[in-house]
Amino acid sequence: MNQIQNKLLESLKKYFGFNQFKSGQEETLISLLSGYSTLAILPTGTGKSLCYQLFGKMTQSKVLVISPLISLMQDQVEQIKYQKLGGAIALTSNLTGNERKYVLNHFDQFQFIFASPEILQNQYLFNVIKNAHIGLMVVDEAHCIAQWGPDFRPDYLTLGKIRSQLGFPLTLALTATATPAVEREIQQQLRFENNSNTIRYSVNRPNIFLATEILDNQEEKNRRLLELVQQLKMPGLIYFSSKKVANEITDLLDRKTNLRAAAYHADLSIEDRFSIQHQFIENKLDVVCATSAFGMGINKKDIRFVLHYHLPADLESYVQEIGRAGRDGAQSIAILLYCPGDEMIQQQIQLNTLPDKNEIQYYAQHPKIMSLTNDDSIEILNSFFKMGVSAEKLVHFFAQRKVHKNQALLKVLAYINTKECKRNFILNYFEEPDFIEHNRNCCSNNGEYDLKNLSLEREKYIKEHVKLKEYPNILQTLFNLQE
DNA sequence: CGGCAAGAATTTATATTCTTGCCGGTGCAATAAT
Repeated sequence: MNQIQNKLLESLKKYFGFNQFKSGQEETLISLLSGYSTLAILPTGTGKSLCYQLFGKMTQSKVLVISPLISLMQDQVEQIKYQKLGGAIALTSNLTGNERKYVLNHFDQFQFIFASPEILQNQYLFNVIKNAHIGLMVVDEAHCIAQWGPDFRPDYLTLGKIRSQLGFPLTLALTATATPAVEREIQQQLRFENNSNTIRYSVNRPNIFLATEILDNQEEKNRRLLELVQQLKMPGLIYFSSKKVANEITDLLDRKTNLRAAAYHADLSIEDRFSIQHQFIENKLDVVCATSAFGMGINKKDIRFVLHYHLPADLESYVQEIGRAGRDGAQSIAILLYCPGDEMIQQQIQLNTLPDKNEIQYYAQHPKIMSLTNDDSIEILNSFFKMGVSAEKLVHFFAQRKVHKNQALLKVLAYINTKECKRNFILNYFEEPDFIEHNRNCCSNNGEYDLKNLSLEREKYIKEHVKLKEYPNILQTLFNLQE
């Protein structure tokens, strides 16, 4: 064992220049090097990508990384090139036809291949990957399998088949948040062998104070929000389940405070999204009013608060979203603002995405009409029909999914209403034991909710005009990465 | 769904009640139109 550890440290030093591993990295590598497929549930900021990069270098094998976002792939490619680890390429729709042709014809030049589940459906491209020997298959942000597969990006449910077509390569699934139920779902979907390993670290983040507040109505909520952002230490993040409301509150903050705020959601152009992200990272913005579009791949260490103006869809999402605060370890705070009726938005979103029995049976008989509609749930339905799933099975599947999602939402309400320690409530949801050291910096139940105590000395901010198109050159570089 | 805001109706002039309309997230790939 010591020999392996020495070898690992040696390689870590050689390729990355580090003298020691962060928690979880070494265990993950040992598990992989011993030949076991591994699910690693490691907190954000522990350097999950180092695990597969180092494995690739030590074993000199080709690594296929399945990633949910093009921007994540591009960040990784950039980082690998910067570290001079080897050839890396993101196979995405951003490549021109010629670029794609070049890459596929010179496939042995690339050691690290990044791809979305969708692009792997392309038979020609997939064959090239299949014929190259994949030494390690990585599923980054593996919770997407459970979170997005069933009703948003169904190609996430083909990863098991893809793995089998690749001849069941050694596989590493990576995520920061997974309940034991999601853990099992990931293992099943990826068709993990019985001897696979799970390396699990706690989702607890002791430096994030957990608070919920119940307000009577929207007006009260706005009043309280303004009050809070005048006191809280910047920078911070406010989450919404509506793009429109995110815009409105951004306007409100512009009018009523001297904070530099911007909205971030899927209606923005890719340029504006990039620009806002980078201004936030460089502290040129104090607050981002975001929908769930904002988060993955954001590596900002000093976010001091994460506020929820609307309910998250489930506690997994909540933990992911508040987990963006306090990555530097400094005291931070998560506040969930609730007023009665807020759950309607989430419930309606559920109804919009999950087709009901009548819809399924109707469209099973009228496939032509289906291809003309633009409805979210119908689009999903269509892709399941294309996969050859029967209407009968789908009725059952979506009925179950609806129950499951509704229960998950009820858990969020229970979190708001609990009289117990909120940290323990979340830990219990993840089937972890209670956190013993409950102190006044823990949560808004039986701890004091004293904002002044949470290191909130405010700096003076000078309001500047926010330039959305400030980063065209960086953007240019980003999109011309592939040669 | 169900709460809320805007506008209309009622009534006879400043305010109340009724009706109507609106809302509601996440991305990939690939294609069509410039």
